[in-house]
Amino acid sequence: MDGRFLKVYELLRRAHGPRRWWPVTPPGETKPLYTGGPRSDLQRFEVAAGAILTQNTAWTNAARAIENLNRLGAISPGAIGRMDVQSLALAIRSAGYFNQKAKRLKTIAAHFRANRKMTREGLLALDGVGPETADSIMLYGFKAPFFVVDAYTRRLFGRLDLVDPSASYEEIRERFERNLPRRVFVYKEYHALIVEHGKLVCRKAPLCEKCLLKKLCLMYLERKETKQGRIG
DNA sequence: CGCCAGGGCCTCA
DNA sequence: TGAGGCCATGGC
Repeated sequence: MDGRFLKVYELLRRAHGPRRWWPVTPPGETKPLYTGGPRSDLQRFEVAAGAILTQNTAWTNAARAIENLNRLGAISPGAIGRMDVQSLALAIRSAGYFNQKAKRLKTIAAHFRANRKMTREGLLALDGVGPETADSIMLYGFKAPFFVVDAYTRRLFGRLDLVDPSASYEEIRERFERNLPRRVFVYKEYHALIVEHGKLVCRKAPLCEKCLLKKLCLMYLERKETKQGRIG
């Protein structure tokens, strides 16, 4: 096991604290909150719907769509099944790609109605559910130990030189899973920490001076040497 | 204004 | 199998 993966986790925890991702709507309310995860079938479905809605989209835009659905009493497999695609698309407009996502919500709602147990394979077979969406649903909705890999993960761990950013999704996921304790809590927090760090620090234009990982970071060390004129 | 956000699918080579 | 186009709103 490569201990650097756990080391980075601990440093990110120190930098950003517990994330408590994924937010879900408490009973009787309309706004998703950081409650530490879903506690009912309805909230598990909400995680799945949110995973679709946030595809390539800022969470605030997806959250607004979820609030709209909540106000319509529509975050359930049955209610989404009964709604026509047009009004569904209208309700989730803020999430972007609303025509695609309305269909995808219909598809996943039907899957929830038809299946008692969720599996990664079953989700991946659905139109509009790729590996990241499937793993997000399995991990955050159903406490299954799949590590979620996204664009932030590739960028950060590519810069750290712990992952080949051009590798396949499955390769990267397995690399994380081989090098971490197989704990749902760790997977959940770690992915959320990577996202937070990607947004605040390891941006496309990175803020290396703020970064607690810089001593471990190939990119930072290379830049430093370049500045000192020892390269090039 | 331009850029980009916690992807996935399709097409074409 | 991989690069590029497409889907779309909202925040900065």
